[in-house]
Amino acid sequence: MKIATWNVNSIKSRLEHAVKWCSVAEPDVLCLQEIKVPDDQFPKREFAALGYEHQAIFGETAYNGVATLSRSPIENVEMNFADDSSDAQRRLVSGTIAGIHIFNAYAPHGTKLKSEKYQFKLDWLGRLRKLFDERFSTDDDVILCGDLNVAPHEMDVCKPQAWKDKLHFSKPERDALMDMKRWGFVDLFRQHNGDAKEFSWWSNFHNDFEKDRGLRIDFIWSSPSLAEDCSDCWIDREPRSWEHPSDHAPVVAVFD
DNA sequence: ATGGTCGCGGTGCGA
Repeated sequence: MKIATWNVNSIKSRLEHAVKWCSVAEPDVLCLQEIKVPDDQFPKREFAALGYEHQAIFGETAYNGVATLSRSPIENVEMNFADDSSDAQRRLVSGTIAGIHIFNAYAPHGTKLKSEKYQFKLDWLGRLRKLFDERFSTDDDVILCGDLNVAPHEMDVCKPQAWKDKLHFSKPERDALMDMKRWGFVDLFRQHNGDAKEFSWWSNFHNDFEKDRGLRIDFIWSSPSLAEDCSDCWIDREPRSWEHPSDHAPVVAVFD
């Protein structure tokens, strides 16, 4: 099984890129974030035509939104947290594909350190950790992927000194992210790429991609036994170089 | 320290 995660920054603006990329990369499961459309405006037919007949779409107008697209059936689909209200920002969709519990997450951005939205981000990451504690054992086959909006380590940041205490790399954010990882997740990119300094996001400002000034904030994490079956994981920078790209690149993992 | 670019929707807000 090949799984990919990609923050597309509006599926309407990125449909051409998504179709082009999927046709070549051919993931079996595609987890999208920031689709920025309500469910009825998601391009369902276009993805079905590519073989993704099973779709768990959880979108809203203009902001946020996630979608998991799959070649094989998605069972037990759930949206957001159980205690979220129906008008909560749509950031999480999960489901079981081939017996694997796959969580597709778009963590809050946080806007500004110590703001209300920053605290919301920290709380959201804490709630996600709690969900795994309550619902799963590390013997289960679990994947958490998506845009978690935090770079965990110095090697995940272009200029760690410059990013110190900045949004996406502040200590409380990193603590929240690492606390979630300590549930038992394996960072599959790290499993296969050592200390490689590769990024998954580059700001639209000042040609950051051309200068490779980015962060690694998009991940595919899995439970330990599943990680043993993962033969490779990489970041595909190519679509980030296309015209009018998303600010994020897709991350891909392959399981035997 | 500042300011820079997108996407959405039709104005500023969010990232």
